[in-house]
Amino acid sequence: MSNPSDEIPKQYNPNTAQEKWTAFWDKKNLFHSQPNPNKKPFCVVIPPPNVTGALHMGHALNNTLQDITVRMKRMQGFETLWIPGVDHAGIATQAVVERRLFEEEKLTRHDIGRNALIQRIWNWKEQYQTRIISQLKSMGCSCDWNRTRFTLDEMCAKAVRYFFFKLFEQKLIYRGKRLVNWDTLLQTAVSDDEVFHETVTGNFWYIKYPVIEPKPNEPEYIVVATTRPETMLGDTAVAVHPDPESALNKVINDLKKRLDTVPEKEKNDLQKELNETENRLRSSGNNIGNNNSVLEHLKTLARMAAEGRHVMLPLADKPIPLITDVWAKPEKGTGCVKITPAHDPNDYEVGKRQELPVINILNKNGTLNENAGKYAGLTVKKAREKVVADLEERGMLVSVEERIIELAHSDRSKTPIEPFLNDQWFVKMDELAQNAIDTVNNGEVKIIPERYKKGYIDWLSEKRDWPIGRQLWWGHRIPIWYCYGATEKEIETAFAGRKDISWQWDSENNVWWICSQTEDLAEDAVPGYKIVQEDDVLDTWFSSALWPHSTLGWPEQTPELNYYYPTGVLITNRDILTLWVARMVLAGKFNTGKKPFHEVFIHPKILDKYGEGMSKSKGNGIDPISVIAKFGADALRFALAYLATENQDIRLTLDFECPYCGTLVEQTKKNRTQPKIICPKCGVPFRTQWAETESDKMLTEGPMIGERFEVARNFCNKLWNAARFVLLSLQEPQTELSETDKRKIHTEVYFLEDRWILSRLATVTKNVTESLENYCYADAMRFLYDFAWDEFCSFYVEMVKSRLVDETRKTQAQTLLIYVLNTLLRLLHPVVPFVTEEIWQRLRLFGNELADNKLTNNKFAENEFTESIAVAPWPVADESAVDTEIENRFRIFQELLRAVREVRASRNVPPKTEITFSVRCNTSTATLLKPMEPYFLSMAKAKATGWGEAIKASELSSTVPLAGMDVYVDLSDLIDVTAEKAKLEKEIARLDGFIKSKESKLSGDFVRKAPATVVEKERQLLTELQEQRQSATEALRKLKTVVHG
RNA sequence: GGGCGAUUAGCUCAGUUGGUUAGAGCGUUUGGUUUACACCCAAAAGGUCGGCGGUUCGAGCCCGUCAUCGCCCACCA
Repeated sequence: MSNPSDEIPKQYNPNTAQEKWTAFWDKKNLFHSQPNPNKKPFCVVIPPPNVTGALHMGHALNNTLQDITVRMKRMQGFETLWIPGVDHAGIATQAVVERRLFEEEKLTRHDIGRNALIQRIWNWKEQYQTRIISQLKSMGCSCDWNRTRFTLDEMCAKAVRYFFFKLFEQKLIYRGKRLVNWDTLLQTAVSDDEVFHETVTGNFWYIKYPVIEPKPNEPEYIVVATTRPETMLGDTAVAVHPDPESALNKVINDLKKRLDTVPEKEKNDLQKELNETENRLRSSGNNIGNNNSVLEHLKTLARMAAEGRHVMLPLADKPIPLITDVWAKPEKGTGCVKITPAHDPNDYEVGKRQELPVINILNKNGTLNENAGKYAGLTVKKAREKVVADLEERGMLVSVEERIIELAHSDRSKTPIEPFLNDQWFVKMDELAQNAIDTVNNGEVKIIPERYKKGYIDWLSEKRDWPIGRQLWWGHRIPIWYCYGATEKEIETAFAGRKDISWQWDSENNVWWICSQTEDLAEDAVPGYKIVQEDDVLDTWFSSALWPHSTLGWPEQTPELNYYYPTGVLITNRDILTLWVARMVLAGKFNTGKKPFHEVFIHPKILDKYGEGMSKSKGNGIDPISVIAKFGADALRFALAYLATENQDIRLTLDFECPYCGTLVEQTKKNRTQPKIICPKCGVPFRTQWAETESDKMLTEGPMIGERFEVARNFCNKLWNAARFVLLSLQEPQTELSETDKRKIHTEVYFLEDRWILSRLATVTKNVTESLENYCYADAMRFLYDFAWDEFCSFYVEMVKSRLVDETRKTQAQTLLIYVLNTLLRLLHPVVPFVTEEIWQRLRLFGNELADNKLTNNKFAENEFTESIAVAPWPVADESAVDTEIENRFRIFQELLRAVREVRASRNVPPKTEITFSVRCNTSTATLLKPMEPYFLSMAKAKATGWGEAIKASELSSTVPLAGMDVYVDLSDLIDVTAEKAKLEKEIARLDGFIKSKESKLSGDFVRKAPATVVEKERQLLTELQEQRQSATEALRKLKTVVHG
């Protein structure tokens, strides 16, 4: 056998391990799964990342957690399938590609046309899908890569068509004119969920609308206020509340009521609001144009409206009706409101109620159209300026106020949203939503943590119809064909016997909608008519809603669908709980009749050092690859899992490291998007993940460094070295044991440390399994970290060292080392797959040999070393090994060891100097500790000279009083009496405080009311404390004798 | 306006059903190349658990309230 000590480097090298084992797993096809009737299925579908760009740390967390669960389930014997894939992310991807097209070539999509643009998006998609998949592989994700899906591929497209067709047939799809959020840059509607609000400073313009032919005592004009004056060109009415008096009184009463219950600090504002509202009953207002009270004024207007009077719309110079509608709030603004049905959602509702004309003044590109008269062709911004100027010139502008407004922006293009009237396809949500609500309410789908349930239910409860059309080119085209002019008979004849064709009459537009389930219809599909397909594509979520079943082959009843569906758990982050998760539940139920998954686990969000979420647009998203490059994939995974606690978002501080001189370059808001950074110390530029140009790409990349990853990297290295130790110790020439010895080992009472480590291992196995099964990843990591480092390495391995040089005790030590390490590796494998595989493969050789040759009867020698740790059985806790008594005893040993070490450290005893100590304790403790003497020698270079009740301190010793025992460390000439005294006095003071609090506790109601066991525990503690105090006092007295005697 | 979460050591965070005078890592200080590991070992210092009040024999934990921060949803002529 070769000597492998040279072959095992002192530092774990993640790069070679990653490369080697990724290829190995791939070659062995370990992550490929297919239905297996002999095993239980466990399936996870990846939340498909958008192909808009590369993955960042948020994805790294998401996929790490998935992989941990998936790998554990696989080891637990489930037939485990993790389906990877990416999302076409319609609007987002098209936006990115269009933006780039414009930036680089100054071209718009209309310049290059539909086909060319789509071709470019496909190229983009190919590039990023490749990048994303390679990122996932680098992270060690154990997906079944043969089953990689794309939301726009044939399999998904088929599912989309079937879903749409099914909805259409059941009359759950309709088309109607709706006010949509219009993105003027991308020229598409976006859903409410794709809109964010940003605070901007705007203005509030007060505008006069002259009353036509005012009668005596009637105002000559009405003042309305608006933040968007240009929309007045589309005004079709001015509204006032039908009964301003009672409306106003109601508001006042409500305010008064609230004033009584509201917290003190809010009272001021509320009182102010109340005063202002009450003023409307009395004094004359500022902007209403006469001296009546606001209320009188509004009452007059309401009466005028009832008479059917009109006002003149300035600039457009046309009369519009004065109407009454409850939407006009008498307590707000001037009490009158202009109605622009085509450009304001509320006004649109008013318009429908009052049957007002709807005048659209906008073009799709955000300029004004011919309805805006002379303002046609101007952008909204320009038009606004001109409208205001013209109003002022004509004396129609009363006043302007500055005002902070929350302006809606498109999440995709970051430009302001214009409410825009457009034809739109919708899905009726009523029943679908209710079904999805019930599924969660009745516990069929469990949301973890539970607090997220509320958001899910609330959102669905609104049952707002789902606008599914997008005026884009990238996506699933809506499978509807329009047919004008044909009779139903003609259509029926054209599609006779076709179950995959369905049609409906659109009475609003006098057109037939023909929906086709599978094939695209030809222009002449209805003889004598030319049919045209709808241009719009479907909302991205329409296809991702099907993800769990479409990826398994639905609508076909594939073996996969029957076997793996419903999937096990969906692991995702909270922002898409409604957009995606809710829709998956409703679509899954609708299509398959079954829920898509049993559980949903929502994990925390990754924030940057400023506490901001990572996003592509902010540029603070960090590529996990740049962390892997520096610390390795295992470190990345371990760190992320360690931070994945239940309710705290994860703040990650990451900085650049100069690849040349190692200088830390702090990441700032400024430099975080730069393609290259010049090292402030050595002056050499290095590239970042944002490098685009060829020259930047030529530079060496500066890795991202962060404390959490360093800790995790160190942990991996610690594990590596523990394994290195075990491997090297297995190299020691081994003596054949006699049959007697083998039997002896088998039946021998294990050493205390053996029984201790086995007890701890059993507990840790149980804890880790439970934690992971409940998605408490951080807990599991803590259990593993603490056990591996503090218990296995710092104690067990250290203690075993002295046994390894003793032929008669060696084999058992080796056996247990390999057993514990084997188990630990398997527990760690889901989170750090590479380093555990690397060790596993090295250990395998010896493990099997040890089992074969030495200890075939010993259960701890029965380590199974499968061909890969990825398919090794998940450890099962040996409950019989849990021994609290042993653990308590071991704790005494640890305490004692620490006491001796502390004395050494505080007295600056040179490391090579051997010291002696003795311990006063009862007989059973003495019996327990006596065999541990070698460990004190090896671990604290301290020789025990005596144990038992009769032990007394020597004059020149340092006394450490512990619970139930006193440690006397002999110091002779090293003793510093003054320091020793000070130490004891401090200890006595501490004990005094402690004792005092216990005494007062035990003299109060505590004894009477607290449970007996708790009281007993406190009593015992008090006794111990008093004993310790006694010992300390005694030691102090003795010291004084030394000095004075 | 509605909802959710957070506030614990210099920093980043744990802390189970309420039960010893609250833990870890990093950083700091001291001492160390003890044949796995300096990405290491041994040890130390460091906290009135955001403030106030309450419930309780007992509160970091439960209740109320105030303060600060973050996130989500909704709305504002």
